[in-house]
Amino acid sequence: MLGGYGYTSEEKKEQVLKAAQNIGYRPNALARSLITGKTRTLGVVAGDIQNPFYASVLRGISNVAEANGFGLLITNSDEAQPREVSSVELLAQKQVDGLVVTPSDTRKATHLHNLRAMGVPLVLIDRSVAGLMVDRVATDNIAAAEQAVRHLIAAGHRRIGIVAELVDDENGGLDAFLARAVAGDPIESETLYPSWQRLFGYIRAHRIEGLPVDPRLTLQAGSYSARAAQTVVSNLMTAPHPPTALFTTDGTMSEGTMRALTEMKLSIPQDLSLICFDDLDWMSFHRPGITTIAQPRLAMGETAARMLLERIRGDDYPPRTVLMPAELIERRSVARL
Amino acid sequence: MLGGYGYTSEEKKEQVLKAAQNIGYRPNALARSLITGKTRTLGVVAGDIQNPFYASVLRGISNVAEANGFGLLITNSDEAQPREVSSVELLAQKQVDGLVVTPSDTRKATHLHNLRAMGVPLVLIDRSVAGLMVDRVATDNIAAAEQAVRHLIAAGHRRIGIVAELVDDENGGLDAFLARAVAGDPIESETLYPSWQRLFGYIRAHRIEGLPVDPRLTLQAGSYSARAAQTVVSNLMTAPHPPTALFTTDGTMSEGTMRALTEMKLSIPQDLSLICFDDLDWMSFHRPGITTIAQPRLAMGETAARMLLERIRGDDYPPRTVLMPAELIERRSVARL
DNA sequence: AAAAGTGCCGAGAACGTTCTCACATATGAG
DNA sequence: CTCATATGTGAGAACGTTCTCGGCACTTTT
Repeated sequence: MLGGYGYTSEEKKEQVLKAAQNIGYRPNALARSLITGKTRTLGVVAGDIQNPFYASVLRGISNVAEANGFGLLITNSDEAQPREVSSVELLAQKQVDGLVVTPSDTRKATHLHNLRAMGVPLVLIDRSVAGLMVDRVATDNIAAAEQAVRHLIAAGHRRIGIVAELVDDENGGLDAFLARAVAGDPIESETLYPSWQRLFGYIRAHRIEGLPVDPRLTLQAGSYSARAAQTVVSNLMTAPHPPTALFTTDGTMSEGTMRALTEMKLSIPQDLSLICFDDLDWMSFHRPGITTIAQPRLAMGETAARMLLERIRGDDYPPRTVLMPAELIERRSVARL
Repeated sequence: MLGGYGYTSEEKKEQVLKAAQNIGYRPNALARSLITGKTRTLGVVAGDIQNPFYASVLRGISNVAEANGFGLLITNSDEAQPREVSSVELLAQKQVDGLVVTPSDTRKATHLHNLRAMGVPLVLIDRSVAGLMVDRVATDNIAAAEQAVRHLIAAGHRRIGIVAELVDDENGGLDAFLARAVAGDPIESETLYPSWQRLFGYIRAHRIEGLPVDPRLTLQAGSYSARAAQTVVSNLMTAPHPPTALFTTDGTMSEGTMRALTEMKLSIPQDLSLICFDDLDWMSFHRPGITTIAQPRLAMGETAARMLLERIRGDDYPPRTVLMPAELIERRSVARL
């Protein structure tokens, strides 16, 4: 009765409700879910809640989840697949109604295929998985990177460094990838990791503008850490023929790059121009302001959650891919040459 | 049988387990929880996941939760009690084994008292609630603020501004609080909001060092937003007799303050010295480095979670308060006068 | 060889809901 | 006043586990 099923007169309803209130009655969502098969809970496996990117995305997801009365079960994968697998398993056992995942491996992901096979709604954020036809939302990384680099080229820069994570090398390694991309060979860009996509955009900008790409300027941090970025940038800037501009491909790389630059006392944009990826709060009040590509992180989370809720509601579109546009925010970190 | 209760020979066990694997069997945690009464899930109501402070705390909680096989149900309150109440209600209905909450009101919190009455383990982070005897972990705000301000005084500063949120005025308003604190009247400092505690530390530093506190230098942002901080700082710095140093009481205030200072093109530490509260990543690579009080955010989350797990396990200590020390990280934002 | 003990298995209750269905009661029409 | 219909009520099954307990087969003891 308390569930609202069955009919009763309004007054009685209120009476009972009040009595329930007084006695401190609280419906047991477990029992309810057990029978209905719905938990009104979304599962999220993020890379690292602490990272501003994920923090914002999560906030976006949380916004629409809470607005719809859904709870949020959150885990971290630290970009490691074993952890991701056990996270997914945990969430699945807890019978979440749907999952949003940032897959740590874009090639093999049997656990995600299994989910699909079991009919668990799933949406991917930031990355995709080859052969996994599910909804996903991501930034249009290639276009965004291309825009950033062309902006630098338009400002007169010819030697532009890129500092990217580029952690896996299923593309046959950086050199092979560069060779193929520069040659204009077709590349399956959809399933590339974001940092590779951004590198691809960098290369495409060069191709379009008729500029050669110097492999010495493509910095592979090799791990997703500010420290790694810091050392590769230091090395590059002390080597002969340093670039006149740098493009960093995500927040962590930007942070490491800034560390290196401050340590070397290089002035922006006098000694070096800079465009970053992802608009972190310090970029606006740093002196000078840092020009950057702003991803709509909150909106990404919100649309992901909305898409997931639609699937849970039972909507049966073919898998959708939402590529969100990123915005170039001009501040004062790029010098005209 | 599959649960491991009942005894069977090892070989049979393996057979069945393998069969279960093949058929894609996944235990239903709901049904299990319904009967055991334990969900192995922790509920967290944070202010805002997107805020670096909460993001780190959450990561800490998540670390120990995951290590113990617990899931994490996370909600945002946006520091508004109505939302906090419904969050707690949601989590309670989902039968979380325990809750960690950053209460948005330090006076009245019947929903939290109710939880206690129902025997739901609870630990408070960052703030306490008057009369609610539960475990809690917080930064030693008063000592930390005192240390920061005395550091400025030791460097020769005499006119030190403080920019704090100070959003509620259950203390009778800022002026009344200042009067009482300056006079050395006893103040129930435990249940003050963090920003009031930090203001209290600021005042205590002045008292100890025999300095008067000028009410014009105690900036009340009045809302928890960078913009509010920015405007009060702008006003202060354009008014006659500006301070020679500023102490900001949290990350958001620091951000707003930095915005104001950059906009006014004030140089740190030449035009103004600065000590912030909470070590945000940009503070280390900003030029010059920003001296700050670093809260052990991750560790706070971890200890909170550990305390909660102990309670869930059934440990029955009297309520504990863990006051974590904050560390003054010296960089280059304070000038010797 | 019978009694006592040990180990294993399966049956069935319980957790707190939702939901169906049969039944009791009230309402209206003929 | 009786019958048909509408309205409300209450019992009981189901969800997928955990856990207890009675019984049965098998081993050990006397």
